[in-house]
Amino acid sequence: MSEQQPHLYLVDGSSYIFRAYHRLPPLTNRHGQPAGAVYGYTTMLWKLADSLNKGDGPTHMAVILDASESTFRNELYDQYKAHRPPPPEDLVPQFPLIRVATRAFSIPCIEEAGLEADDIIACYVTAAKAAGWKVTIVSSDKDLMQLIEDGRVDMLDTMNDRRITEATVQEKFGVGPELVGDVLALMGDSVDNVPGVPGIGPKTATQLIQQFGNLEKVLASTDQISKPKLKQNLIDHADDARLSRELVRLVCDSKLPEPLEDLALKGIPKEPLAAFLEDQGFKTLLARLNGTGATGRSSSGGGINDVMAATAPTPPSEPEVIAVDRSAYETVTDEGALDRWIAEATTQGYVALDTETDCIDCIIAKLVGVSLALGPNKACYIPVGHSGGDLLSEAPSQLPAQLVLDKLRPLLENEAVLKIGHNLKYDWVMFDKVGICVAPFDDTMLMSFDLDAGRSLAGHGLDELAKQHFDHECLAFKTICGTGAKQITFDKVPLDKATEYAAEDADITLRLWKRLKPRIAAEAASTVYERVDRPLVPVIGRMERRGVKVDRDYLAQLSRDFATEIASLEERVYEAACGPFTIGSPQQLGQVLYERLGLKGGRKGKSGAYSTDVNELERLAGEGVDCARLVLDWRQLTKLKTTYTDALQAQINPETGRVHTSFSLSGAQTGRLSSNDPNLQNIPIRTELGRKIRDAFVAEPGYQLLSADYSQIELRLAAHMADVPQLKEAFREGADIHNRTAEELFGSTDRDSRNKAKTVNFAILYGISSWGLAGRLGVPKDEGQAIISRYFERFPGIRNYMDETLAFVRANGFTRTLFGRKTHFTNIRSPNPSIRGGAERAAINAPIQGTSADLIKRAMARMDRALVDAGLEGVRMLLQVHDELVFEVPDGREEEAAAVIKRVMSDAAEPALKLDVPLDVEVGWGAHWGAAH
DNA sequence: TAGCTCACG
DNA sequence: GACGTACGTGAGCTAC
Repeated sequence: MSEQQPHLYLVDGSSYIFRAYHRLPPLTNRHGQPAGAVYGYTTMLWKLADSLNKGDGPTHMAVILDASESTFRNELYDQYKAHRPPPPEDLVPQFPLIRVATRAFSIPCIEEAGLEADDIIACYVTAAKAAGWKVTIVSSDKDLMQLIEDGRVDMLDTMNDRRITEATVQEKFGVGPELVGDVLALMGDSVDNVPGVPGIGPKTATQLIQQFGNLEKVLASTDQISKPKLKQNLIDHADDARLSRELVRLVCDSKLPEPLEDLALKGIPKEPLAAFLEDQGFKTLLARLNGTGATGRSSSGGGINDVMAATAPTPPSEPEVIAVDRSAYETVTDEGALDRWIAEATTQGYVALDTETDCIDCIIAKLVGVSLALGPNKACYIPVGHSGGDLLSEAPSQLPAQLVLDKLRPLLENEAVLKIGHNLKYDWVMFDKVGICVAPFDDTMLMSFDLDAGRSLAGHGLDELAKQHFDHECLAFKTICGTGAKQITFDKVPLDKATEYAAEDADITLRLWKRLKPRIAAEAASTVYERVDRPLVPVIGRMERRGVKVDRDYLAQLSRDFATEIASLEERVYEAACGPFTIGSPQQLGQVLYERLGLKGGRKGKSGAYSTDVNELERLAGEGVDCARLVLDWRQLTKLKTTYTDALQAQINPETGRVHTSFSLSGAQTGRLSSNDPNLQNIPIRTELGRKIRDAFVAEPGYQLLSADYSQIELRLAAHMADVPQLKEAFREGADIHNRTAEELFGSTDRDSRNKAKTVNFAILYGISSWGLAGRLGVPKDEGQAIISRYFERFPGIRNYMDETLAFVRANGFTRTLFGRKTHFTNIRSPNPSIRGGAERAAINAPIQGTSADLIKRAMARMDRALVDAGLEGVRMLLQVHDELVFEVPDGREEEAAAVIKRVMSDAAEPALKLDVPLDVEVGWGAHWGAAH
């Protein structure tokens, strides 16, 4: 042979990573993400690719992956792989990295919808054999053993460097590769849920096939089987065995996704591999690539140690409790001490930090000091912006701010040092303002939120967590800075007091991290923490810094208009009420309506006061009570004026001319963001008058405001999660969902039916009750009950979803979203039916609302990269309103931006999840927010 | 500071 | 049989 025979290596990527995961320690990469399996995979791939043309090494190579959950096998048997447990939480984020790693080696990564990796491998084996090539399948999957053929096809188990040949198959199954499928069909497979025949395991299966020759002969020879139980099982489950035979049969005649020739291996090009290794922090491998590291076979062991050293070590699971000793903290005021702390932090590989400023609003705050912590009671405070306590005293001696920042920068940006903060978004913005990008980082507030959302009634503030986890009372800000009119800013605090306060925060943060970090993986919170919430910190930080432009003059004019109208309404209210009173006082209003005017039907709340909410006033107005109608109008206008047109003007930052809200990542139990100072998530839209306020939110000259919102996202998720075929179909067809519900419920889609159906649909999302629904629909409660019964009858999936969700939360105390986010419900077993009922309704809603929140967060985390990749770096994400994202887009780039934004939002579930419903996104733009809808 | 009311999804 | 609530937020106002 003048030319070498081609030798194709087919790597079964999916199966490899599972095994690597279980056999390697739980390493983390430079970003603090789990990466043990990726590391194992990388070294394996390297070793294979490196043996190009050596001995029995590859000339061609491809990695084969599973593309989709569902294949033709599910058509054949709907229970196929139905009971497979979800992969471990800290493995999930490693799946996408497999593709990245493979691409880094410039090796094709092949996957095909509807086919499992095993089938694609079988197709390539068939084609390669036909071309006269040799094939090695890199896997140890028993199903693939059917393909082995000595001299042409073998398998390689890289975990123990073992070649699998016909002899190995004979040893394992007692039959040749061509009969492996028959043996598998009899024994079944509990992992893939292939039924097989009950009572038959590997031993019996082999023995039967050996005795009778093949599966069909076994099934035809039951009369010769003496054991009565076995005989009966074979007769009863003959069809299961035949079904199983089809399930384990590999497809080998499908079209190749990539032609054989394209799989030629060309050695290992240095790029992009170097970039990948660098990114992951696989330093030994990187050194090896650069020809400076350990050679050859020692790389595996050395590499693992190296990964450990390059990243923060996993903290001990039971951190020792050491009493907080504030006198141990150090005030750093000279360069030598600062250098010492930075050097030690760099060596240690992790450091907790906290910034002190003169203002709670990080957008306008000035840096006053930075604290660092390296261990319990081992913490320091570096003042940089303290002034004297009053006009007469001088500023204390401290290092210049610029010097400290210059020295801190290498540490804060060092990819090998993990920065740990509590509510790190604040610190991230503070450093971003001076051009320092803090990374990598952990945020103990987010960790606490992702572990314990709903567990404690209050939030996830540091002081509170210190009390909860360490029974420690932090020095309160109040005792340092005072309160009310006498409150001073932190820069006025004497250094000794400031050190105690600031260093304690860093100290507690580090202690908290040591306690929470091990729980993240152990309690299956790593996917949400690492893939959803943590990546959002810089994304939100940038949005807050950008702010949104608000037209002050326009708002001022609106305020004046409203004021005139309010004054006129006031007069008319007094007239109708036979005398002046404080309209804004519900108490006085109640007395006026039900006592002075003697109106009937006053409903009293639990405090004994008359209810004067919008429902009551609407009712009275409907009965022709002018006063009620006037008060309603008055309320709407005063609300708009005080909460929006007046307050918003005061919120405009004089330097930027824009309004900078603060988004809270841990504010809402369900995983939603919340917005405050000011809240930009409740700007009016529902009434025409209110909508005018939206017009005050404008784009910078040369830009347009673009709004993209998910259409009916919660109902879509409910249709998917509760598996309601009619609703899923309606969404796939783009039909009007409320009409479709109306048809099912009332057999008609007239206006009234549609409105009722809409109310019912929302009632479902919020945890339905017949009383609540009846009240809201304004029908007798037995009719409400009838509608609900009808709903459950037409959509049985809904009832199952509710039953299952409630059973789960009662058993576990928490619910989970599709992405695994937990929300705890401490009241779910309350003996008080009202409290318990509330918890139940919230628990039914949480997975839906929470999954929607996860989805838009995933889209946000990917958005900037997608825009940059599309050459749209001028597009800026400004606001999030639960199912809507608002952007500022350069004039003329609207269409392009809309396409990218739409795609990122619609695909937000993938690749982690395949939804049964499309996620439609509606996009609009204009000079102001009001015109973008 | 609590409770009411109301703006949003 | 009685519940008298739709789920999740934040903010401004009045009255205590």
